[in-house]
Amino acid sequence: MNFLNELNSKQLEAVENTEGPSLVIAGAGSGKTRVLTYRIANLLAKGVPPYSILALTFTNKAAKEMQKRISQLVDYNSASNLWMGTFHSIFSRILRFEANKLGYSSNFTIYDTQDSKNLIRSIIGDLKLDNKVYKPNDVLGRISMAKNNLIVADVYAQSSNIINADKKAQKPHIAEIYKLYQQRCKQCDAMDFDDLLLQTNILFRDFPDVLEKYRNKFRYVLVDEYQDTNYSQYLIIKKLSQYHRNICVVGDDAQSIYSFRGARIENILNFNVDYPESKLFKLERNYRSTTTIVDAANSVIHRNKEQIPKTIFSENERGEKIKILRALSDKEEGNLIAGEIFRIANYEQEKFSDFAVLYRTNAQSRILEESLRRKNIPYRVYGGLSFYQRKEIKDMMAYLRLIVNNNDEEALKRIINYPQRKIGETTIEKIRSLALQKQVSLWTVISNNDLLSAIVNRPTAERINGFRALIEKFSERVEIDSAYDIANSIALASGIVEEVSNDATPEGISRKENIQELLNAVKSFSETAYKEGINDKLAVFLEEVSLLTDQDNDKNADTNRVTLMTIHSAKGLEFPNIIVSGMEEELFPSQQSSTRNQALEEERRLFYVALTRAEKRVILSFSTTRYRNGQTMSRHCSRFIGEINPLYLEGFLDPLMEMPRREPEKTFSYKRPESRTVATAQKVQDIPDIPFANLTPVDTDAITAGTFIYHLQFGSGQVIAVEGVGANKKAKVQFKNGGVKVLLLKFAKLYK
DNA sequence: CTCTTCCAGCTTTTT
DNA sequence: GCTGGAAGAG
Repeated sequence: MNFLNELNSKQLEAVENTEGPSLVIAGAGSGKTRVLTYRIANLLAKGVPPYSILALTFTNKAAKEMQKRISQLVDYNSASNLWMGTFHSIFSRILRFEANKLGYSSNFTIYDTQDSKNLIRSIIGDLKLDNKVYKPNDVLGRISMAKNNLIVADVYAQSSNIINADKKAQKPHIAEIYKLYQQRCKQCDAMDFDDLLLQTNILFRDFPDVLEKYRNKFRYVLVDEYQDTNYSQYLIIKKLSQYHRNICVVGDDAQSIYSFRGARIENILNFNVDYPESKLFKLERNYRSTTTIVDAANSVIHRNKEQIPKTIFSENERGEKIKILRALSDKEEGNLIAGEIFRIANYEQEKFSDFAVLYRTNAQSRILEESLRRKNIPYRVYGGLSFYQRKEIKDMMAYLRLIVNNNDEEALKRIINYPQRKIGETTIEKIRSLALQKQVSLWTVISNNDLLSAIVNRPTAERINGFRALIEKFSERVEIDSAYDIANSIALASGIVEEVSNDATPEGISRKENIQELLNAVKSFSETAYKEGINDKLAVFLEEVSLLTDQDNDKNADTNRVTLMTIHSAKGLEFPNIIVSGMEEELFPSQQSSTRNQALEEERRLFYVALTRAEKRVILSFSTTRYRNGQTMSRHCSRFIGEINPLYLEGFLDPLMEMPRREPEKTFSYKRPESRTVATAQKVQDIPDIPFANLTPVDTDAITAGTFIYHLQFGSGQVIAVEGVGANKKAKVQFKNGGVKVLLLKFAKLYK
């Protein structure tokens, strides 16, 4: 295994310990992907068959990258037979295989967020609820949260906590909406993104033999970005590895920035509770950034209380200090940034592609784009409206979806009258209400002439029949013809191509090009599939595309352009020069998070992610005024700038920056965690940090005054008093973060 | 049934 | 400042 030479000792350990549970804490830039790829290559080299290795990532991009790197280390065949992909793609593959057990067909549709919202909107209408009170977005959020925590509709309705919370929010009917939503999804033979994980859990719960099969199949399980897993994902992994216990998770708690999507940082903090025999590997050497950047980032992240103790260090050169740009308006901020990029690019001979401008919200990109354009600096913007979210693409996709799955209600509603067939709102409502009453799908209604003639007049029925016949004709061919044949013919037969061709405006031309591009994508899919001897049918194409995001097929990726993106989407990437714009209070940290400590810590981790994307140079910018939601507002510099040890900032801080006031002990003091002293009494600062790796659940009987404990939410603390007995036993705890809490031991999960 | 205008919303978002 | 749904007019 000569490739093992290319690893440092810590990485090597993590790569070689292939048996049993391993937790790899990989700091920013510490070679996380390297460890994962070499570990897999090592398994393959030891003779583990590729199909028994399951490697889960969060993005297609990460999966592709790993696949590429592994195939450079081992033979192509081994690399391509690995089960490697995103949670969603791997488990939708398994679900398609087992779909009939759960009452779905193997051609089930995957609803995107828009589909889900539309369906929820129509259910809110059916229930005669006010959609100003029940905002589809919020309702979907509640349902999604429930699903990610494996709370199905019935359980939701029975959980008094949840129901009370909904009542308190003046939305007592969410449980009902959830139930109907789930029924309707099933009737449409559709799963939303969260279902892909929830239904996998249900599959494994209700069909032990199926679980057994996959347990035996996947002898080695690897998970990337483990700090971003939600409960649903956590449980799938746990079930799969319960017996062989060859599970390796890799992550960094300091980069957990997706809690708003249900990610649970506890999953990584608790790994050794589920796997007490697990080995811990900490990768603390950063290879990416200068020492200045790493130390500056440390000085920020060490302010967080919730974290696994570690100190990332760099042995690279010291590098430049962090520069701060102060502007008087958002426009000027853009100009200053463009000017800096221009200056550095010329003066230091850097390429434009060596720069990324990051921001907290997508809305900030516009002004930056204008400034870059004015200076003729080429750029590309990540995020925003993706290719597959464009109207014309969604229309075409709706045709393809309906052809594969006639019961797909959202697809049908979208295109039954596009291009116009004189089948309007009223008619669709009639069909919908009959379908609802008969508990069948819309398609069932429109393909039954008796039902149809009862609700609409003769000419309307004719028009609907025309549409039905069109779709049917193609549905009959899905198992025979290739995806491309069908897509190409329906584009013409549906009238979509004609429709967009009639529009000579630039937008119309662009729409036509987009449709052409989609057809090209189908073509290339069909051709590749044909060449590799795998299924080239439309259903497979849809499966692939529904789990794709824009970043996955970025055509400008290797051109010389400045990158503009949110900090969230920058995670996992690196650039020589990073510019973080909009370093202002109420923007970053965002307004909503500035009061809640947990949310603030997440924002701080986000800032940490931003800083650690940089290899050589970091520039932070802010403006004292900003145009926002229609008006110019006065702004303050972000507290995060003040949290960087000024040692690493260029020049002296301008007093005009008006730093927000902070409590004196927090100001600019940065100590490595090891240097914190452990001593005698119950002074807050004397409570030791309990290394998370050694945590074990504490026996409630063993708790007495003076016991040092660890609480997942509040951190380290010391019991100062105990009261009550048995189930009522309570402990008064002084936490290191300064708070005192009385905890009912029956419920509080304490560790020591 | 269709077209236009009006109005509310608005953090991040790997799938 | 932009988008997408709702509502009103023809």
